[in-house]
Amino acid sequence: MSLHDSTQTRILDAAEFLFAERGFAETSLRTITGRAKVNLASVNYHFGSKKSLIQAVFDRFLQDFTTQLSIRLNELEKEPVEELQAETLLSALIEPLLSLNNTRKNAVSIFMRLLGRAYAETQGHLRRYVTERYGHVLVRFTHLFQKGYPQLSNDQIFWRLHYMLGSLIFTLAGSDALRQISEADFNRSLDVKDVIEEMVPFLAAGMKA
Amino acid sequence: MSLHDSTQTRILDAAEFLFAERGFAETSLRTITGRAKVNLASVNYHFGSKKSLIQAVFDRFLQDFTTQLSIRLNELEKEPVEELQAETLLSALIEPLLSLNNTRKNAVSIFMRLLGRAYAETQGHLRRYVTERYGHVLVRFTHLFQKGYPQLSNDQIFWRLHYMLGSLIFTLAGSDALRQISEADFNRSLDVKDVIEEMVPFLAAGMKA
DNA sequence: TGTACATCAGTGAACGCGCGTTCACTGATGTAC
DNA sequence: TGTACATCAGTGAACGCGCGTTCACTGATGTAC
Repeated sequence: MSLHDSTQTRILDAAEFLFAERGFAETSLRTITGRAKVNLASVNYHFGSKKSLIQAVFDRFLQDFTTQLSIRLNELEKEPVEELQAETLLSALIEPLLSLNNTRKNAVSIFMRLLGRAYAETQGHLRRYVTERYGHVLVRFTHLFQKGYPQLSNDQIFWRLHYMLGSLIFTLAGSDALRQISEADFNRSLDVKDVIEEMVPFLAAGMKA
Repeated sequence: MSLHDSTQTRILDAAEFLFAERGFAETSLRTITGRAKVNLASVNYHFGSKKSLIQAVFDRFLQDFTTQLSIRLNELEKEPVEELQAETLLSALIEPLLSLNNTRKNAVSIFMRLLGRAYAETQGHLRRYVTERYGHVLVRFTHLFQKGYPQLSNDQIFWRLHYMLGSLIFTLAGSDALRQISEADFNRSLDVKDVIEEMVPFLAAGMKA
């Protein structure tokens, strides 16, 4: 959010931080433009409406993430069945996620909090937008699981992927608070990467169950 | 929400439904009192403020739930270690949850959606309120897990219980939509009880991993 | 049993406030001839 | 190269609207003596 960035970027940076921190309805355009140090009217000038700004915030994350994920999926789709272990497939999801932190500070944590809010969102407009626009990547991911675990039925895989998604989003969305508790109670400091890696055995065991 | 119910009950019934459906900020007192067929000012008369109404909605659920859960925990705390299997402990959590449906229609689904929203909530005021007021029951639950699985470290159990909570809340909060997809794609109709029971092997395997 | 007063449940209308959005406008840069 | 016009980024002030809350009030029920 440097003053050298363009107005659009400054708005997006301020918006994603505040939306993650407080929620969509609870964040006013005045708060966003105040933090971004731009004029109030410039949000509507550049993005058209608050709703479109929210979608633009998601698009920026999802474009980075799905691009990385697609590369991984391309590789995995060439692999023989015996390489498609749950742990391997989870890595293909987790590494693109962690790579978000290379572009912006705390991006992973902000992104997961936004996803958590998106799923809780009013009437699910945002959820529908996200699944329509980026759902095809998740379908490819599902197919790899079906290939790797043919003994599981398709609807078992469907449900288990959602259990997994729930664990990931819920844990990472609240991980700032949980990490603080963990540090206080168990004297163990963790970053986002540690938290995610800690989850892999739990998730992989569940998928295989 | 019968017209014979008291004004307070009518407000609570309308509020919990609308909060679950749309969220807290997105539900106005005018919408709630309209649905409940009571006067706008009666919310502030009976509950003091919108914020207190939200807490009252949670209290009604949590009192029912923690009462049932406490009874289960009392029994389990007398059991020998070898009875404390993950599946047994999960049942002690799930059965009190399902029993909510005996008092009000769709109570489980509404409650889980509310919990999902509470965790995404602004600055976590509500989360703090819930953990302060009902946290002791969850601490007892944690201790039983530590007793049953001494090979796991305390912080592993802490984190895994949160993964599990994430799966449960996330899946059940969105289960209406997921059930519809499941029915359309796999021709299999499920109710809340089925969805929860389907999760047990996944969660138990993860906890033991 | 009758009267005076207090408490309680509920009401209708209004309050001020913060919100997203709009609008007329400015000044800088780009393009055509 | 110079001039006229178009496009673009950004601005300051105002708009109407819906919101949570408040307030003075009513009528029914409960309590004291």
